Amino acid sequence: MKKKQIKLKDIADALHLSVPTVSRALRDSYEISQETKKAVVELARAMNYKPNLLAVGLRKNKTFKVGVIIPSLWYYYNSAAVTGMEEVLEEHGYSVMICQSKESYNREVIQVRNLIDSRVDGILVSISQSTIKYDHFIDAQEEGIPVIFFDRAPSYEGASKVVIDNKLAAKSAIHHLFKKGRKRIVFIAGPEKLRISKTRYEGYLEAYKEHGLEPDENLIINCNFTKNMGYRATKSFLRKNIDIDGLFAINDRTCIGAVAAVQEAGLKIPQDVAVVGFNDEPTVQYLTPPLTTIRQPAYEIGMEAAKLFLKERNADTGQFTPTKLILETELIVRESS
Amino acid sequence: MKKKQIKLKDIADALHLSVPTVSRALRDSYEISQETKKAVVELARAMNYKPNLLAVGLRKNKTFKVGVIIPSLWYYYNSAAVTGMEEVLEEHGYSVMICQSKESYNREVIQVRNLIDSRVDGILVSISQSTIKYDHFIDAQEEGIPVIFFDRAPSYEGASKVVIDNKLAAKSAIHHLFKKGRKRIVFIAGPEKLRISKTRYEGYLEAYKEHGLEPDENLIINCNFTKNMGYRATKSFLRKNIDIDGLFAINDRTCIGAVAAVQEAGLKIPQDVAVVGFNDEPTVQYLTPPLTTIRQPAYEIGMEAAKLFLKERNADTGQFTPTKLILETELIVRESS
DNA sequence: TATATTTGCGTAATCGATTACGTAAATAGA
DNA sequence: TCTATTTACGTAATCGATTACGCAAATATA
Repeated sequence: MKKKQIKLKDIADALHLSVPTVSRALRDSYEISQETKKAVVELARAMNYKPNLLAVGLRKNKTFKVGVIIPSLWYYYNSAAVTGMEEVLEEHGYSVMICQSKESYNREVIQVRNLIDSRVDGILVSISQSTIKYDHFIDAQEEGIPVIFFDRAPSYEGASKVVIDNKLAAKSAIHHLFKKGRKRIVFIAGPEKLRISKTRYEGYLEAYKEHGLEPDENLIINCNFTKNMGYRATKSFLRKNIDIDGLFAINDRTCIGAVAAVQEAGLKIPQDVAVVGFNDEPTVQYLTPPLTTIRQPAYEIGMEAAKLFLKERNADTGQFTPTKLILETELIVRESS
Repeated sequence: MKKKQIKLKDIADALHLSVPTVSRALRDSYEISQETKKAVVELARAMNYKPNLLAVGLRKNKTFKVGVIIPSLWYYYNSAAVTGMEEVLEEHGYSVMICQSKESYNREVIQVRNLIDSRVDGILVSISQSTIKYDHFIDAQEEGIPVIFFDRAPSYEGASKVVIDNKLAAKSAIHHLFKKGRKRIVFIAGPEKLRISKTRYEGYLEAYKEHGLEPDENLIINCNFTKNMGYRATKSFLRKNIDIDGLFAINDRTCIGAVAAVQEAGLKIPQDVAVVGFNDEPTVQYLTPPLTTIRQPAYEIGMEAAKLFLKERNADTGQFTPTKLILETELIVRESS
């Protein structure tokens, strides 16, 4: 039943050659005669020889594997980014190891550690909500493994990043709502610690300033990244009977929950409350009403992050300067605003 | 800058011991004295020693990595299944390598090949739409790598599977619609070749038979697994002006597209057309109207598949009998029906 | 006291590939 | 014709760990 994996020795024995000769023949070394190469290559094909990647990796200290750490596969833009990376990396012979941090700093640390021990050639990360220390990434870099941040990047400046301009994106959403005549815009912010959350909040504030209005702190809701939290937080907010006419949520999931809460309260969207989400997840155009939202080029972010890795994989770790790429977002206007 | 990875030899040299002694001490072998063990373990901690997993894997012929192949991360139930697997496998020290076949047979073959070459300890697969040959899986099994199918399993009987009873699930949906007084139920089937598509169709037919009604072949729409295809296929179907009062779609995404088409045609849901989807994706409860659908225990499917792997990883390949697990689905009734 | 056994460790071989180095035979140059 | 250089391999070392085996010293048994 159990067929043995063919190894170089099997080919060598069959052709009365030595193992290194076979190895060199397969890699088309100049030291090997044409006839020998031909014989080896043909037999290797016939026997369906495939190199043991563990042995190759051990010897060459290169595995052609890249680790990707994302908060969760549930997030549409995370999956999209991963898919973009694969697109680029596969072409260069790399395969991708995906890890979910599930927004846990501890898991993230363990995963980075495991990727290092597995000797991946690079690590691409979108950090978890709870990540505040970056030692694990520095460890990886010190082992000579390039680290690239994408989407959620830390303040740490020692590594390249691919991000969007969160402040600008938030501003564009708020200005859009101003244009629709809204002035009292609820902002459903994400988890307070998260950087993108803060930055989008800054955008919110700046937009108010630019428009000559005073922002009202009572309009800010902090909650987690889930529909349910969005629903509950909005529900309890609405009970306070604060006057509102617009709503901007840090992401579409939270927004969906918020919309449900608003509608349950008898308010009409967009007539009473105009709503803008973030991410343009696939289903939001089919909601009632279809959601206005900010499209983030997740797939492209993934591709760019992968390209940065390809650039940095051979860089001399001594004097390399991290790159920071900022990709553009797009406001998709639909009927909710 | 580049700190060297600590290896056994570094510890051995520092303590004037041999490499095997250090190795044994770390694995708590009975052949090593207590004092030596203590010294080794402490120094290993202090130096932050981590074994090179490539070397360990090569020597032990065991990598503690499991390959998972899914059609796409976009599919909610695929991500859910993967998450369930990780839950189980992590506890046993395995990490997971995720590959997306993107519904391509060729990609699937390459990925299986790559997983074999990477010497994973097992492969868990949900096959692609276009997979009709199973030689690549048989190859893996012949190399001694257990293969477990989940969700989408082939007819091939030589491996264990974890699936749902697609026929029964479809029947329950149709009977539910009958109970609501519907008789002319459109079935939006998936790709014709796909097994789950056929099986759900059988369920559709059987339900009709059990209810004493004659199914109408004109009510069947074959199309791909995407919103857009669901939308377009339904749109062109509705142009034929065939009389309908119910709709059952092979999955929620297709269903969302179909619902959009139905609503655009001026038909009311559920009054004119009662609708049932499949999968209970997270957003469908927020559609207008919220979608009735069949919940598939994707997370549990993943967990069970992982458990089967754990059971089979040490089995004697000679006389092992494949297991077939069938998990229960649940009809979630909402306002669309 | 003499032999048997255990304890604790080292040496050598191994996993499957790659690379440094050596060398006989074939060819080239003087 | 004799030396210099290629050509085309083979041998040995290496990557970092694990395992088989051997062996001296310490302890136990007779």
